[in-house]
Amino acid sequence: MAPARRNGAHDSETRTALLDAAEHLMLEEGYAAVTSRRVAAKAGVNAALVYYYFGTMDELFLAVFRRRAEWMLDRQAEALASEQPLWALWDVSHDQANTALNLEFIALGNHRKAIRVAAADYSRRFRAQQLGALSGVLKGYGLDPDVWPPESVILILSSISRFLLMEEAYDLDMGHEQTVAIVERYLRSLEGERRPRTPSDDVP
Amino acid sequence: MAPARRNGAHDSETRTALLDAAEHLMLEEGYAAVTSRRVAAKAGVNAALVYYYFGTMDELFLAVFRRRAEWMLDRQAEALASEQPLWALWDVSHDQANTALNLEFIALGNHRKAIRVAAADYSRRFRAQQLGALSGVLKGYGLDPDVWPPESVILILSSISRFLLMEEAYDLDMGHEQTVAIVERYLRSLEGERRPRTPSDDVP
DNA sequence: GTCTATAGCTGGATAGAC
DNA sequence: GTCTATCCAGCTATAGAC
Repeated sequence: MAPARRNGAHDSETRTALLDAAEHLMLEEGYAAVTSRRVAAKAGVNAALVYYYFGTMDELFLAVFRRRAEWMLDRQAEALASEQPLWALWDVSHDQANTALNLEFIALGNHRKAIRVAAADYSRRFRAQQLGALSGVLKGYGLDPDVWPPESVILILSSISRFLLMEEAYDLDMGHEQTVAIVERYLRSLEGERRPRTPSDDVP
Repeated sequence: MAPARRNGAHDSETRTALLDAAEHLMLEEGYAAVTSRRVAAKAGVNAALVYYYFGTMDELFLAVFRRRAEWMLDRQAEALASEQPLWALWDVSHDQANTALNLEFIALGNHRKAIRVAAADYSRRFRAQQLGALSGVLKGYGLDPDVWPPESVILILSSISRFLLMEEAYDLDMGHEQTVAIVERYLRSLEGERRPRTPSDDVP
């Protein structure tokens, strides 16, 4: 009996190899380089297997996105549960690969509706998780929510972090050192000196 | 005598129509939709003309980028020369179309070296222009450069602005209102109440 | 599950008529 | 300058052998 499309055990080795290959290609050469042939070649298998496992290229992109998104949510949850959640959030959001992939997906979402919907949904969950963990904490630090709403503190931290990373990808660093110093001075004023934390594993 | 490639008067109507078509396509459907055939169809001319005017698709992308970049530099220079340069910078950087195009070019630059180089170069000029116009102004406002270096003020304003716009494209607005309020409170504290300014024209 | 083969399409780029 | 015609490469997706 022929297996329905989009089958092949969710944890098959080949399936994982295809996802890894697609993610690497996307990061190194942009989403336009992610074709069934190139993904398959990089994974060391036949191109027809892409369609056996994912049905369409759209579904492949979605699977790559979801896997990475779930991993980032887990990693962020772990960070937010630490003793210094603000420092941990700042550290975890300062990840070049994730930021670059995120940009690719945003650009990809510009003309693939399924991706755009998934990215919007995930951004909401991501932000909600931060807010849920931090709004109490920030109040505990003595921040007046009418002057510094937790939503804004989180948003400003995130935007600075992402902007710095985007510029670094272009070897642009004007004002970076000083800005990092300002952010970290602020974090110290709320959460004290940064203490070492066990970094979580990277994706294989 | 056959004209050398990459010719055709720099201000030819057809050339401009091709640039406009390419820019619109890029904005509406992403860079992958920018093919010689589709650009030409949108401009109402034959696809071979793309190669007559630009030689390669790479050169077309570069021409679109440069035209938009020069326009943005001019527009920013005008804003920075106003009586309230910080307010003007904040307003001018809050332009959805430019931000979306910028993201497309960043993603495109991920796998087209010529674009990456041009984008990096342009970012530097853009930032240098801001810094040149504002470092004196900020000192005049009484900001201590050791606590708030102009580079950082500019960088933080820019990153917040861009992040908000990226999220708005996804109908995400958690904390936006509050963050805009914080920024504008800050701008008011330095530059007083925002006064109306003549907005510059949009590109045709 | 994995492969070969192939249909059907779209793309970049060029030659050459007008 | 603008067009038609064309080459060739690479793409998605499917059928069917093993």
